[in-house]
Amino acid sequence: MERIACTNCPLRKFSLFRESLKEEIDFIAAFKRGELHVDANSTLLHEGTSAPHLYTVLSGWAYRSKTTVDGRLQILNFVLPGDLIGLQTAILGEMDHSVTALTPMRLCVFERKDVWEIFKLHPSLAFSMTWQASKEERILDQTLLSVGQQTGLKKVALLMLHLFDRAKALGQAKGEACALPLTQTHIAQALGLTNVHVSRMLTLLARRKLIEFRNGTLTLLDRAAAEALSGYSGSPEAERKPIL
Amino acid sequence: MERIACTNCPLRKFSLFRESLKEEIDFIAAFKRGELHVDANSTLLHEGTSAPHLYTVLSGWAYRSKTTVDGRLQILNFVLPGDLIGLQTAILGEMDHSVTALTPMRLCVFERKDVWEIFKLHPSLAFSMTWQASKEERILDQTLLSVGQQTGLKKVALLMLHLFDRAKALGQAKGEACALPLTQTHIAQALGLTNVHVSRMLTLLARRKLIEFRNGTLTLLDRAAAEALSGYSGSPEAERKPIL
DNA sequence: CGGACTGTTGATCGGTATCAATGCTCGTGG
DNA sequence: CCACGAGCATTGATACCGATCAACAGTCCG
Repeated sequence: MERIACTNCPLRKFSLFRESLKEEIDFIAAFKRGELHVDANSTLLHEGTSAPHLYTVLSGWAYRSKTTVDGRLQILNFVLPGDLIGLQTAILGEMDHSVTALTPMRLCVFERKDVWEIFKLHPSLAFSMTWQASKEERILDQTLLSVGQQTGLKKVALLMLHLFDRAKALGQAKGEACALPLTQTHIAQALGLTNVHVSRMLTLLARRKLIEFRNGTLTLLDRAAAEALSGYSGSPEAERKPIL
Repeated sequence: MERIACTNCPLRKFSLFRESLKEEIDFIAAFKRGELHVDANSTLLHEGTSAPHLYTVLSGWAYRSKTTVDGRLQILNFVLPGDLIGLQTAILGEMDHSVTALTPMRLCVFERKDVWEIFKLHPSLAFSMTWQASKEERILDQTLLSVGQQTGLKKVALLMLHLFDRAKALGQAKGEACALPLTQTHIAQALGLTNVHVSRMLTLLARRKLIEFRNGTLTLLDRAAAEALSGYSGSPEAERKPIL
């Protein structure tokens, strides 16, 4: 497959480098080291190692995860197109989580040591990176609230609504439905539940005609009711407003 | 109380601006808008509002929190001296969490609109800010792992070890003991448990001679055993290593 | 056809929540 | 100085959510 030129970056209309100036684009292009293609289920970055690269997701889904000493997996966050992977590592040194592909992915590759150059030479890009990091932290905050306080049914509903909105913001939804490349086990690992219980909660949500998730397709049957049940406050996927 | 000059910042020897050059210090001083003193239990920043300031904690403890629709409180993170408050807000616009003081606090006040200036004029400070944000995200990751996967006893032990290490890194520990300005209810709200259950777990930890927390004083009676029980992997409070 | 992975359903067990009562400390006002 | 109430911690009894264990069905793929 041929490499995509930054000038034609398919993400432009959605996210990170949204209203980039031509000058900025050239600058980014100069730092792009290549393109990485990985298969579904492969792990890009391993907990405990130190990677020399960071990536921007061009297409495909992934998740960040950590494992406990007794081997259980916690999914921290889902990674979608436009997201930046590896900033923590680039800045702090060592990975403390893994990143695993859920689907085949294409990623832009940058080098860790260039991060400093970016901060020095192109503050607006540095700002964009920090913006991304803040957005991710905000998602983590929401997740923690959900995992800490809610009952299983609410957690599942909340996650489904959240993922639907993220997919929709990327143009991946058709009406009230979208594709989620997840198994019920992934959902369980993200919420701190067992796959068994997730199964029960999903059938319950379907029986109540709120949310249906079958064969990799998520459908919001009654969004209003689902929001009411879960207490979801749809953060309408904040657009970047540079201070500038 | 008289205002502290940046040149004599008591935090220098610990954190954020660790090896700042004189030039940097002058730069920071130019941005310092004042000093804020707040009482214990007052809320600095309110969820849902938009604040024009960000703060660096000079002294005192606080916590970040969110509330569910049904009124339950989740503590996301504890805030200690050297931490930056309000970066998310400054960058994303609106607060989605509150910050509440646990003790009397002194804070350095900066203005939100100056953040962009910092990125433009002093990349190494911008980098420091992003470094802080990454560190915080890493703590959130750990918390999520703990809240999601562990049993109550482990969660409590984990949090106690974590807070002890953070306090120690700030020179607030004497031997194997340190002061924690928390109630058991705070611990419960941070871990997604009830105060009743936290009480039981703490007495259990004390009876097993692992960890004791009484009258605001935390003592590690048997650190090795506590680590083994909880699976704590002491991240030895990473020092900032600038890429530079 | 057979195995691997995923999802479903049932039975049982355990960890925490919930509800409730009591004790303790401390600050306040009579 | 004592009485009182507020906030915090402890302890017990009970209920329930979700984990665990287990069996089985559907799908995909070699």
